[in-house]
Amino acid sequence: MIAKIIVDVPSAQTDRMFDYKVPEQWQAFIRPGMRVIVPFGPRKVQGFIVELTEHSEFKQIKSINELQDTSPVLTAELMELGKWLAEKTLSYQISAFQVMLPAALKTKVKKEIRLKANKLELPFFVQALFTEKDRIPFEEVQSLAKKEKIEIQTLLLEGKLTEHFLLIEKAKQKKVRFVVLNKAIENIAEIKLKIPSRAKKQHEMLEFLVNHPKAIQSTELLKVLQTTRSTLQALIDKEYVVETEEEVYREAMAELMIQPTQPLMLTPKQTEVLSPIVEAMDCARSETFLLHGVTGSGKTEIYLQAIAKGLEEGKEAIMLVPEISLTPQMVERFKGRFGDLVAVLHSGLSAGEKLDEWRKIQRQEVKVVVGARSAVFAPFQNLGLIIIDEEHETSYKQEDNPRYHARDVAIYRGEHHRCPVILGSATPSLESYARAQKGIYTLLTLLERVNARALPSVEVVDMREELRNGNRSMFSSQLMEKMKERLEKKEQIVLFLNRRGHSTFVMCRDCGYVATCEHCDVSFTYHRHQHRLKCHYCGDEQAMPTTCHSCQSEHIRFFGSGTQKVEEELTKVLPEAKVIRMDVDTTSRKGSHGRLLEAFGRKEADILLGTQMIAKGLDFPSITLVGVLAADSMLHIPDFRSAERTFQLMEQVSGRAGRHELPGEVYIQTYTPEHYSIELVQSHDYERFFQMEMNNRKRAGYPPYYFMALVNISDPELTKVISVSEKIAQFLKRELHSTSIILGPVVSPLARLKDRYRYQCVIKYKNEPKLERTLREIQEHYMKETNQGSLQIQIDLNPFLFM
DNA sequence: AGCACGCCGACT
DNA sequence: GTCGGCGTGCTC
Ligand SMILES: [Zn+2]
Ligand SMILES: [Zn+2]
Repeated sequence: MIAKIIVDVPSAQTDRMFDYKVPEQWQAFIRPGMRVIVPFGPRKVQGFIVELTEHSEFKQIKSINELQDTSPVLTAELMELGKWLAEKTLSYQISAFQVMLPAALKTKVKKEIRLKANKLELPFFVQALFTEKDRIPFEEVQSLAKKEKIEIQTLLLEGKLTEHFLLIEKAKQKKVRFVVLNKAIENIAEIKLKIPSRAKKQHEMLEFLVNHPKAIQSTELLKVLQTTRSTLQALIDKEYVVETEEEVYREAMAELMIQPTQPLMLTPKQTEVLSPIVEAMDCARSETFLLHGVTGSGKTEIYLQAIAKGLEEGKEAIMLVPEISLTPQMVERFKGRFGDLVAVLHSGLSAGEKLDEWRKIQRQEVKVVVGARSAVFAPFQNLGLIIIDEEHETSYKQEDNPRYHARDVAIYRGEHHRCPVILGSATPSLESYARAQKGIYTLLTLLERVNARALPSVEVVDMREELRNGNRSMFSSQLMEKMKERLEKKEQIVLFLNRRGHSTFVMCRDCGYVATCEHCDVSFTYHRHQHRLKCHYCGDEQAMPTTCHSCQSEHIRFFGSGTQKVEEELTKVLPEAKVIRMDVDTTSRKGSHGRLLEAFGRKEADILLGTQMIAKGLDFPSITLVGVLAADSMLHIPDFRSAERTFQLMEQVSGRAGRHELPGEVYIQTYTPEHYSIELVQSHDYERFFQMEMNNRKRAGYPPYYFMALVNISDPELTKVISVSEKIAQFLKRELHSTSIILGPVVSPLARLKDRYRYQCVIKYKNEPKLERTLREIQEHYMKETNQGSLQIQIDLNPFLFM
């Protein structure tokens, strides 16, 4: 019996099947979709069985070493999907398979050499290798001289040394670290003398550990002492304290007594929307619905009832939610209705926990999965419904290989399972809405909130006017007045600041010099806790400079997301207001995001001030005022979707106000009040926005009128990049249809990354049957150089990020 | 991606 | 001669 296998070697040359013999003992139950370990040249690798046959063209077939599964981890459907995914995204098959599975299922194989003979009989250099141990990692052999390597080879043949392969399971059990004082230490006072007195934190920590002799969790210790790992590390290095690792049993997310809920009565409007979905489910029709429902229109209840309908028929459902919206409250709504039948997949889980949830689906113990993008690959076998909530969110597109969009995968799976797909949004993406208008998707609308509560009133404030009236502060007089009013009434306020630069940078106030990474063309990000500069792209870091590199001035300082400055001004103008600030600074610690929100929910503050991150999920009854401080900051980003993003964001932020009994008001401050993406938020007029924006896209030749593809070429050698990208552009122009537009090559907006220069070509096309083939040809043509050389060619179909 | 093999310049 | 650096090619 022969197995055709895709091996875990992501390279163009190995992106095909390899044949292996199936040992007798496994022939009865081996199946396609199972994982195996196979010999591959001089090493061993993991692989997936894609086919079982009796014949092979190949002469010298090796045997499978290990069968890792008793039942396939990839169903026949998912294997087909994987093939399709690799084709559509121009990526390797192995990468497509891996992206569909939890990372914990991945196995890497390490080679080690063991000593099997009397050490003294062996050459000195071998004795040295095995000092105080009888096994060494193979890399140590690799770094030896050539002659010595050959000697090792002979010793292996003679059996004096043996090769062993270790299977490294990716992310096993979750581990927690504990620290205690080193037991060997008898005289603490003596030690304390050895630590320099300026190391205050280390003294504090020692003191604490002396007073608390019981082992304490490392993270706990750091939190209590308000310090960082470096303090602890220093003490560990000096061997004054000992750190141990312990496995903890993974407990399912603290099930805090979730109240079971019953289906709610639907409004006539909701019923009208639900019925075609149910009908499609009944007829097993793979129809895609675009549910355009304003915030508070009861979309979630429709999802819940549609899922319930499927469950009655013994069908399963996938519910996709953007990562940031995947809050405990969200999960609670699904667990409240479906109890134990729900699995949850989100990034907060450890690799092991994700595997646990995934196994529940595989073993058919659950019927519903709620999760972020990758949950679209849930291994259900009898899907009745796939829902993508907030379908306009860009996080549904994976930004590294394979660059897939969850929406495309959902529709593919919907067709396979003959089940409907619901795309839900208050502000649908232009692409989806256009498809709905063309009749490719079925449009369903819910333009009223349940209980007919009014949408919040939105006021656009012209900041130019404010400036003319002599108001140079960041709060307009209207917003100021409204804030005072709310403070008196003890109602809550949300202030939203979306700045263009997402992070804090360091600039000289005298000459304007900005600290930038020397490997990438980006400015450094200032990290407050460590008082250091870090590059977001390559991870390089350095100390915060005290003087300007360019003019030696001492007036060099960091410029934050701006929230800090707003906070300062708030305390000046509204000293009585309690403010909670949420930005990268205050939420970088794990869990702090949730804690701050909870505190605001308990009304421990009057004003919540934050960046993008507070646009979603805030649902507190006493928020009655929302202020957007600078609406146009996003508008001027050079991205053809910036107007769409602005409108979506403004709508989303508006939705935070007046979600309950108290009516809400929104004030949007802007320097371009006449721009339609801001003006139309006032009337919450999506339809009109859509028309305007479609006109612009048509005029400029952007999606949805054109499809786009991005080819990014990078290399440490600038001349190489330029010549290759020019050749590629020419090739594209020659091969593709005359109606397709090839832009570039131009230098990428992120011109240099990790010491590599980056150029790009953008392809705009309407109908291009040769596209995938042509792009494949480019990949193959440069295969040698991308494989062994330093050249990289990245291809992104329907890109969201043009970098 | 690894890993081995083999060619070639530099040095004992 | 021999050592080690690196370019080239293969993996069922
Ligand atoms: Zn960098
Ligand atoms: Zn300067």
